[in-house]
Amino acid sequence: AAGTTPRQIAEGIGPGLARAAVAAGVNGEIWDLDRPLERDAQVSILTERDPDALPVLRHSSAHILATAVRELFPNAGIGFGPPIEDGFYYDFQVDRPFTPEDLQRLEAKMAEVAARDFPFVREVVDRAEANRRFADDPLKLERIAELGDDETITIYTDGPFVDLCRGPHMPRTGRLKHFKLLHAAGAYWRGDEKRQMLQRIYGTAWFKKEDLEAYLHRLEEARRRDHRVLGKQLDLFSIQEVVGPGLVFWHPKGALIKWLLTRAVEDDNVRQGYELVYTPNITREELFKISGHLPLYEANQYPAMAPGHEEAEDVRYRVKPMNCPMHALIYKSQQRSYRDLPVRLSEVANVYRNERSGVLHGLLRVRGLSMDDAHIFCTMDQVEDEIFLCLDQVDRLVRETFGFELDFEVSTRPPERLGKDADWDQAESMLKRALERKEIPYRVDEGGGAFYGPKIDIKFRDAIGRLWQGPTIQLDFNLPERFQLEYTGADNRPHRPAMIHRAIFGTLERFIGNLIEHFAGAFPIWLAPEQVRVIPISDAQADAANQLAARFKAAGLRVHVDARGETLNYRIREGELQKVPYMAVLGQREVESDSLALRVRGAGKKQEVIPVGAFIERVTEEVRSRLIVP
RNA sequence: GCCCCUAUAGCUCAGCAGGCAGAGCGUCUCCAUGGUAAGGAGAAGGUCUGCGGUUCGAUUCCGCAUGGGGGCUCCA
Repeated sequence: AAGTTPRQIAEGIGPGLARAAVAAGVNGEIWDLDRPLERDAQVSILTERDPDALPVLRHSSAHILATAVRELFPNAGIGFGPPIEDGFYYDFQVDRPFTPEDLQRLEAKMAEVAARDFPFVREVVDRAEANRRFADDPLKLERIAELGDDETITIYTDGPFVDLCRGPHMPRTGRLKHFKLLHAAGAYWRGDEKRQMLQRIYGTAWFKKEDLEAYLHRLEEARRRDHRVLGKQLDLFSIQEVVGPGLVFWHPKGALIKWLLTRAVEDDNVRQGYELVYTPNITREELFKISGHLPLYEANQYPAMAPGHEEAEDVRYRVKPMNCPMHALIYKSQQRSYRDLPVRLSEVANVYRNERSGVLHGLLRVRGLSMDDAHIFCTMDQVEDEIFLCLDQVDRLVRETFGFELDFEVSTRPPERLGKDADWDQAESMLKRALERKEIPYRVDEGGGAFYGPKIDIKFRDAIGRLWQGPTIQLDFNLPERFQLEYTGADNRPHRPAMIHRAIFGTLERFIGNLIEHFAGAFPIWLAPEQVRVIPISDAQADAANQLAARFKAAGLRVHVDARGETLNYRIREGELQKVPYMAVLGQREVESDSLALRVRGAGKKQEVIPVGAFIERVTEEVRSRLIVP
C-alpha cells in the first residue's frame, strides 16, 4: 500500500514475523524498512532463516562497530564497512593502530550498543545536505563527490552514529547478538596502494549462537590444517633464511609427493600426445624483450646478471620467470606445416619470480615455482578440440584422482586488448563450446580476460569447503605475433598459429600446500610418503621386521621399520602423529604365523591380525585403484 | 612494497619493571623388552636473529636491518 513503509507492513503481519524481519524486498528489489512505498507493491520480508539476510546482518554489524568506535575514538574518520563472506569489516582513520585490547573494548561496546536496541533510521538527503552533515569527514566527502546525480543519497542513523550508506539495514541494533571481532589490520583507502592506509577491523556475525560457534570452530580447523605447521611436523619442506624467503627446500617426504605428482602429470602428458622438453633456467634478457615481458613484467623478475665470459657489457642474463618464450623458440626452430599441428610441448620447470616480500606465504605464494607448464601451438580451428583435451586432463588428474569438486569460469575480452575481434569471437566461443561438449557448467567473467586472450580458470574445493585457484587454460594471441610464429597451410601460405598455455596443478608448491591442508597431512595411501611402518614389539622381532619390510618394498610399497628401543605405546603414538596410513605391528604370535597386527591410521585400538600375503594384496590393490603413476 | 604484530635451545614456549637464562618435547647414554597414542634415570645443548644507541651493566629499553605472522595491494 503506497505511503506505508515495509516495516509498518511487517509489524502488521504479526509480532513473530516482525521480529524476524531484517530487510524488505519490494517487487524483487531490496528496499529499506523505513522507506515508504511509492505505489502499491508486492512486499517480501527477509527473515533470518533466509541466507540473503546474513549480509544485511553483517552490514548492520559493521555500523554497530563504527558506532562503538566513535564512542571510544571520537575523532575516528569513517571509511567503508561492507559485509564480506562470513562477516564484515570497517575501515577507520585513527591516529594510532588498534591493539588487541582495543578490540576487546570495542567488542564490549558493540554489545552495549546492540543492547540499547537503537532503530536504524533511513533518511534521503540532497548533495548539499550530505556535504553539510559530513563536513568534518574527508573520506565521506570524497564518496559523496563521486556519487552520480541520478543516485539517491541516503544516510543511516543508529543511536548516536550517522553514516552515509546505501543500506539496507536491520530494523534495530538489538538484532545483533552473536558476533566476534577477529583482528585488526592496515588497508589502503579505496584499495589503492598509493592512498593512505586506514585501520581495518574484521569481525563475524551470525543470527544463531551455534552458527557463530561453528564458524569459530571452522577457523580453528583451518589453523589446525595449516600447511606451514604440518610441513614442519611431518618434515615435508622448509624455507630457510640463509637461502631466502619464498625458496622451498623439499625434504625427502615432501619431495616424494612432488615427485609423484610430477610423474603423474608427465605420464599423462605423454599419453595425451604432449612432447616433453627441457629448457634453460637462465637466458639473455633479449628473449624477454622479444616476448614483451621486459619491461612490462620487470617488477616481478629478478634483476639482470652480469654478462658471461667474453661477452659484451650489454649482454645481460636473467633467470626465467616463465617458460612460454622458450617453448615458442622450440616451435620456431624449424619450419612447421599444418600437418604437424598441434605441437604440444610440456615441461615441469623451475621458474623464479621476484614477488614482493609481503605477499609470500608458505608454499602458497613462493619465489621459486615448479610449474607443470605446457604450450600448445595449433590452428585456430583446432583450439576447441585442444581445450577439450585439456579439460579431459583436468578431469582425470584433479577431479578423478583427488575427488575435488571443480568450479569453472571463462574470462572474456577486456576493453584493452590485442588481436582482431573476429579472433576473439572465435576463441571465446571455442572455449565455451569445449566446456559445453564436456557438459561442464561454467560462469562467465565478462571482460576478465588478459589483454592477449580469453581463458578458463578452474577452482577446486577442499575438504573444509575452501575454494583454491587450480588449473588454468589461457589462449594467447600475443606471443605467436611477437615471435613471428608460423606454419605453412594447405594453401602453401604462411599462417600464424594459436597458442594455448595450460597448467593442470598450477605450481606444485601451491598445489601440494593445498593438498596438505585438504588432507590435514593424512595423505591417502597412494600419496603417503611412508605407506607402512613396521613395528616389532621387542628386539626379538627385529630381524623378522626387517624381512617383512623387504617383502613390502619388493611389492612396491614405501615402508620404514621403527625398531627403536622405545615402548610399543611410544612408537604407536609416533606413527599416529606422523600420520602413517598403516602400522604393521609384529609380535611373537605374528612372526610364527606369518601375519601382522594391522593398525589403521586414526582407527584407534581397533585392529586386525591378517596374513602378510593378504595385507600386501590389499594394500597394493588400494594403491593401484587410485594410482596416479602406472 | 605499505600498516600492525613478532623473533629466547632442534621444536613449542616461559622468563627478565636492566644485574652473565628456564620448562616440556626432541637428541645422546644407561636401565627397562614391551601387545596398540608419551616407562624410568642421567647428560649434552643457547653470543637470548644481526648491527648500532642509551647505561657502570642490555636477552630485557630505543633505532635500523633481516626473517616470520595478520591484513592491504599483487598473484600460479
